[in-house]
Amino acid sequence: MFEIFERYIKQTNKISDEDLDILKGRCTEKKVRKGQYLLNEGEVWSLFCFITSGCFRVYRTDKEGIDHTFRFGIENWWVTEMISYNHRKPSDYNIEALTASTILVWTKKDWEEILSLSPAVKLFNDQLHGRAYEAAQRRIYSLISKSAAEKYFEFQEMYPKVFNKVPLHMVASYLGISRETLSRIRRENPK
Amino acid sequence: MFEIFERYIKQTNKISDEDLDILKGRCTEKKVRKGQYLLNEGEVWSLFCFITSGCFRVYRTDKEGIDHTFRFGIENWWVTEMISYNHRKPSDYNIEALTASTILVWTKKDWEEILSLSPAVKLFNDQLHGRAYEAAQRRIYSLISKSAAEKYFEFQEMYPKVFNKVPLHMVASYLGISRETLSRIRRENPK
DNA sequence: CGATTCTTTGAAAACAGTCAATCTGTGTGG
DNA sequence: CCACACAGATTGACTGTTTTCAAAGAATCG
Repeated sequence: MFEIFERYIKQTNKISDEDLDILKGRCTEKKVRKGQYLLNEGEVWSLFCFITSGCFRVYRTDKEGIDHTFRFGIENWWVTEMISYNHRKPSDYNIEALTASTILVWTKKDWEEILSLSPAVKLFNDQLHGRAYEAAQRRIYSLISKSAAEKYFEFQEMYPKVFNKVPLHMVASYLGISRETLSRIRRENPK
Repeated sequence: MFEIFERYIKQTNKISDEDLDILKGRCTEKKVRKGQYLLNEGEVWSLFCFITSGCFRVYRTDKEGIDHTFRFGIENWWVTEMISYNHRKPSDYNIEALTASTILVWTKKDWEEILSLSPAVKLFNDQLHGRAYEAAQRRIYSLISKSAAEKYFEFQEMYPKVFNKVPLHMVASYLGISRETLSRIRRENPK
């Protein structure tokens, strides 16, 4: 499975064979069954996980018991919860495998060690976080400026692979609308 | 004005006198009048700006001509637009001074040089971006899970200083609700 | 003071959420 | 293979929230 990661990282960054060895030497491969949780609310998240296959969702449950999807993850994405990771405090979020999946896992300790050993990986890591912030910025703009229907079509277009993998009621919760509203948007815009 | 920045950065990070000299030597102080723009839509943003006094807003105008406030900035905050900054491409955003303000300005070139010269500043910079991402994560959660009234009270409590400085219709546009709705929330919850 | 910006208000319309029920497809166990 | 359970998706009727539009009050600034 490491080859998938190798191909992924080489798409955007120059990484030496030594650096790849460092990365490979400290990660473990993990198979996750459908419905299994990588993180449960209340636990501290201290991993760096790269998805080589499958699908995850990061969500939070409010006081009324309603789920709100913070993000999805599919192959060639990372799945993390950075608030808990950064502050070593119990997370408000859950991370659930929506399908059987395989991931590469680095512990926080190992990952930080790698960052201190390899400037190239450190650069990659910085760019990764930069892109994550940019995605958050774009999503915030959509959430404050667009209607339910506009958000739906944007999501479908921006993340077609995710869209085709996850149940619609989770898309609704990602967009901040009810599943019924999403269903009606679909009815009024067939195909 | 540099003393304000010095006090700010020393609150959270150990910074040597040499590093402070590097920072000081490459920044310029700038006074901005009320209503003046640091960035206009279509321009490339290539600065790193620390606010020593005053108040800014970063917003975007949609096709219907409606403003959407991406964020505010007051003293001891940074004001940036990272998508344009990272990719050196024309920004979709505007940055406007809501009051007369003073800022410390580093060019992107200088800032990157500083980061390469000083590991301590690099660490500070990484932490800064980490906190920005965390704030974005929290905001996304509010936007997808909370009602207009809940978002309003949360904003008031979380950013009281900002709340007391900016017009209500900009708060509304930050929260993704209309100014009339915000006005009614206030009427129904006096004091 | 006059102009401008900001805030509030009322009435109507549009939009989205809730509740309860039904429909659909999938997979499991007998 | 069928019956059943279950999760997901849809529907209708209703309710509630939010927006829109138009207008009028406040507040602020030169």
